[in-house]
Amino acid sequence: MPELPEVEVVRRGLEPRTVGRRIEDLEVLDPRILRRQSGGVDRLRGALAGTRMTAAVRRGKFLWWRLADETGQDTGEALMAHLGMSGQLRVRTPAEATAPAASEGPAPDPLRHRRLSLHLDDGTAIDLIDQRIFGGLWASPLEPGADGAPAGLGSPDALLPAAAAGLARDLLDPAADLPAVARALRTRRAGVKSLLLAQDLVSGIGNIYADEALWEARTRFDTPGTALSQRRALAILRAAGEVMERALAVGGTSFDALYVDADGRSGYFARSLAAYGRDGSPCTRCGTVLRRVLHQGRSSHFCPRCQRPVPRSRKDVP
DNA sequence: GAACCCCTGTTG
DNA sequence: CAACAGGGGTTC
Repeated sequence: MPELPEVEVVRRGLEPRTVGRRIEDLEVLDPRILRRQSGGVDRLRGALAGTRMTAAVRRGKFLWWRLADETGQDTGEALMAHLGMSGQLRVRTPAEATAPAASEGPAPDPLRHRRLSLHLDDGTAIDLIDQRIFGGLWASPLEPGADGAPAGLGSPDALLPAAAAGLARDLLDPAADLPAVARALRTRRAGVKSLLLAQDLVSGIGNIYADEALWEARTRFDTPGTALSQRRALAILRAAGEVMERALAVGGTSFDALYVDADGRSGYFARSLAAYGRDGSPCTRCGTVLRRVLHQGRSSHFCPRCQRPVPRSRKDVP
């Protein structure tokens, strides 16, 4: 499940069902899901042996669990998870765990792409289901964060996994400094959409919400960061934060059964999208037919009237 | 900073 | 068949 609102929906679903639980076993059905784990399954098993989950944290699209040993001491490593393009983390109760596997009928088996499961001491399983295997699970050592603020939503302190060291704070993070992010955006020459998608300035924005934010702020995807005023850069960031908050409030954006929460439920935000996937339909603001173009290998949806290219004459310097 | 790769599946 | 899909890491 891709962008920040969808991942936060998953975190909130996992938190009450995993924090306080002990990890009894790691079941790996497809080792490719451990691509980011050095040492593979053996190393991960070692890191998880006898541990208890003490927090479920998210920064941007990265999730992690804090781990403590039998004595309650932090192990110094976090259990990282990323959902990639098609990943789901779902809780399976003991009743479901023993339920008949193949249900007849047209509905495809939701466990068809199960790659890995964590078996917890209360009998539940956390399944990592991932059709394309761009996601993964791995252990990462905790390091001190750059500032003293909590490392992410759900974090008890500033300790940050090394795997998330280069990851900026996201727009749902109270410690995010928007004016500073806006200033940083304006020092880069790349198109503003690429900058929103790069996770080192601000994290958690993906293709859907980048298009939505730029539509909202009436800015074209290929406007160079250096061509943005501070006011405009801030407006884009605020729009991105607001659209993601609205999506989160209704359970995130889902187009199909691939994007669901920890209980397998879909969100409702797709019906509220103004730009993404609406090419060929009229702009809800001005009625002009929205367009879709390929920008750096990904689709960009925009209104050719509301979102004009920056005038060539305007100075392109910081 | 952009191309290419990692994968599997659906759709035109 | 080719094009495309919400991610990001590595490579020129």
